[in-house]
Amino acid sequence: MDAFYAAVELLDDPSLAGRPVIVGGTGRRGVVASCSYEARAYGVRSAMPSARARQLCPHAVFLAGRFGRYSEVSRSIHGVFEEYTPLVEGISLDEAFLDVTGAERLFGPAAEIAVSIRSRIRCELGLPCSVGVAGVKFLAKLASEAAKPRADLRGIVEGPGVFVIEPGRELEFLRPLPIEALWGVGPATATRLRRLGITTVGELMGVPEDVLQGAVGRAHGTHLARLARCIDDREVEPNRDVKSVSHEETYPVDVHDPDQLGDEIVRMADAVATRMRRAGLVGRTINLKVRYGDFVTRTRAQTVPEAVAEGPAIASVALALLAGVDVAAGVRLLGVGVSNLTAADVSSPEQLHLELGADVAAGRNRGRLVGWRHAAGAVEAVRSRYGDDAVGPASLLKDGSLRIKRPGDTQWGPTTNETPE
DNA sequence: TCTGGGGTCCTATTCCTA
DNA sequence: TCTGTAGGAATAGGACCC
Repeated sequence: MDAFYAAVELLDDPSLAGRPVIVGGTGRRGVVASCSYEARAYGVRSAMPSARARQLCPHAVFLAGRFGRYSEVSRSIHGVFEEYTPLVEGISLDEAFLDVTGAERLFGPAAEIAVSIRSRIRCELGLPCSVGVAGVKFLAKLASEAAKPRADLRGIVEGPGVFVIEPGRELEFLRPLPIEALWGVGPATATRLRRLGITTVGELMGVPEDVLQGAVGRAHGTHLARLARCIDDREVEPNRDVKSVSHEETYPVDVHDPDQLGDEIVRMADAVATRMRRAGLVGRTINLKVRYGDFVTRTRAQTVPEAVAEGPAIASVALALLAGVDVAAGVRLLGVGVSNLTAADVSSPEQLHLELGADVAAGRNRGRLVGWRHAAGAVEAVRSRYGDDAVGPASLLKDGSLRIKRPGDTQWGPTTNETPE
């Protein structure tokens, strides 16, 4: 999708048409999530600090973003995709790979399917999109980039909308591209490659694999050597397993109070647990992430004997991990996550019991403590009927209302410049 | 310029155990 | 029983993606 979040805002408010629109965190520490091509013409880009975007384009319309709405539109888009093929691999809300090899008999060649999908999304959903067609995944991604409009300080240039890389012409397409165009080449890898005198994919093609491995690591080197030669045998995977679930938040002002951080852990653990239960997942490794004011980031993890998906159990481990981290310098960002996931065993709901603190870590006292899974189920039932704010950990009760964290609440950084309390 | 949130994957190191 | 070692799991950090 082209400038997806901004395009959805424009769809819901046509008065924004033709104006620079910037969606993202509106506070001092926020970043740009998406912006219209009118804003890009001023040099605004996604992931840019909002403050910088404001300097570049002060007259832009700044919007905080509505994650739920974008998810809803995303589902409609996927609905269109799935009318062509069941082999749809979503990369994000606004991007997906489609394997249409089996659909060509019904709908015509891939290039025609691309035109058809683009036109249907435009007509039925009112949103602009660009489609890349190629024989392998990473090339299709690059083709879609080539299909998009471009905007820089000279103005906006429309893209072709659909860009096809014909079989046999792959290397010709790849050769002039900068190395940063390849998936997996970010600033760090690009710097290392440039030290070897490599700036384009064409130059990368001529470098032996072992030299690349020496420069960027074994797996990464092999991967890049293959991509440069257009070797990519990754399949389109429609149902990829989720590997981790996490919540993290940057505060408008660094937090120094350990008690406040403790409350935040409980709140995030509750949010993670809720999402895990709704996804039917349990996990064994609890992860804590702390970022200080100077951007130095510490992570701590602990693997417990039995998989959990209950807020109090996740919180107790995360609190123990937090106790081992020095927070005196002030915390800019705090995060709680669970990995090492497996599907919850619905056939034996009795297997899990709440085990607090050291007991969780050591796997002690199984069965002695209250069955929190039952409590979690009750919480879920109340929330589905009365909303997420209807029930939650007592420690999150402030001024008569609960501060429950929902996905997308602070998706792109704080929306204020004030402290959370 | 001053850097979000939710992820995945890779690498190096450490620790435990056979 | 002690010691050295190899391998695996856990842990920490970093790079990258949208």
